[in-house]
Amino acid sequence: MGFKQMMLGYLLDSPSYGYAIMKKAYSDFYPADPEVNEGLLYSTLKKLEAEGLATREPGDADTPTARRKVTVTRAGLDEFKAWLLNDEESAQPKFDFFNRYPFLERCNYFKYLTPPEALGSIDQELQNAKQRLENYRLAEQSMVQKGVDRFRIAIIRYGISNEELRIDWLRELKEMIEQ
Amino acid sequence: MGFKQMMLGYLLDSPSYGYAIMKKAYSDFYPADPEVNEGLLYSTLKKLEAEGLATREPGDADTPTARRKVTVTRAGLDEFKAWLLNDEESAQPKFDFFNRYPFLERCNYFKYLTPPEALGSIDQELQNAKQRLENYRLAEQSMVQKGVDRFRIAIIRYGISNEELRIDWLRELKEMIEQ
DNA sequence: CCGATCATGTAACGGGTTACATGATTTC
DNA sequence: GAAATCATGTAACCCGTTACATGATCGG
Repeated sequence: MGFKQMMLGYLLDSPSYGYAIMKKAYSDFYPADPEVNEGLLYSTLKKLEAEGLATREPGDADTPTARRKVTVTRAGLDEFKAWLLNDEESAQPKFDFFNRYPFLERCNYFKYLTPPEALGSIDQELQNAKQRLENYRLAEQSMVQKGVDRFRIAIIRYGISNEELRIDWLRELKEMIEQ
Repeated sequence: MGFKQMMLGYLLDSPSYGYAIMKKAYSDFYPADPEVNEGLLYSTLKKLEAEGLATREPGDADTPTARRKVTVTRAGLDEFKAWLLNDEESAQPKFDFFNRYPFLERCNYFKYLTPPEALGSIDQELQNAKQRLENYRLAEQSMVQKGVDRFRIAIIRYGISNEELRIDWLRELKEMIEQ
């Protein structure tokens, strides 16, 4: 999830303006420290505009610091939905428990999908998770055989528990939708 | 964990040369696709050398593609150990289950720490984890009260389970060392 | 009125990716 | 001997961070 997707997500919830999006994004996802990252903020807004994914109220030379409301276009919504339905990032096979869990970032906006679309995404992710679990179990076996350092064995076991947790959670998520 | 740390870690296991480190790094942590990222590889090696963290066999104009063995210096080991003992990244308070789990990246090299050092690191991480769990539980309560979208409630509940799993695992890790 | 925060913006930098070039070594 | 892979390197680019500048607005 790039900041671009995060921004589109917030703007779909309600049209807003740069500063407010950034404040909310940081308070939701990050510790309080930096709060507003202007460099990223305004370069991303420029890009969204250039790609036709969002429109901004025109700036005014007389009032250079006035709020400029940003609205997502139809093309912006289409691109966002394409991202929601795309599981490329989640499908990465190796040692994914070291890394962030990209499925959550998409799931956070599943309200923009129809129930069948959401169920489809969850099923894909379930398949990915089962595949990862299988890989980790094989990795653990070969690591134990090779006599790998005990900390590394402990880590792969964490990975296995983590993947089991994800699978349970994904199943509950399916039940939630089906009811 | 930057590529710098990853590289120091591999080189401490055994001195090697650029191409081999990269191959191993990608096969351990990433999917097979790119395999060798020359841009990052050689710029990082240059930097390690410039900072006095590693030395390389001199290059030879006659044999420009000969292997150049890289060895970590004492300063390199010191910097690596400082990174192992530093829990800044892990201490971030918010929605950390969206993100990768930096503690694992350090734990992967805990064999370079003494048992008391490792126990200290694990205890710090346990405190961090308990704090995060508390934060997530409060967040969940307020989200339920506010009537937030059910997918987001589900996500924060995943975060809670995930943190509980981490706490259990950290406790087992302590027991492993203590015996 | 003064300081803090709001709100816009620019510029320099850093880590990492992608793409390319070149020559050596291995494999068929 | 041709093709694939090994092994070194450079250059352009992208996303995100840090730092700074400017003016408006709001609370004490």
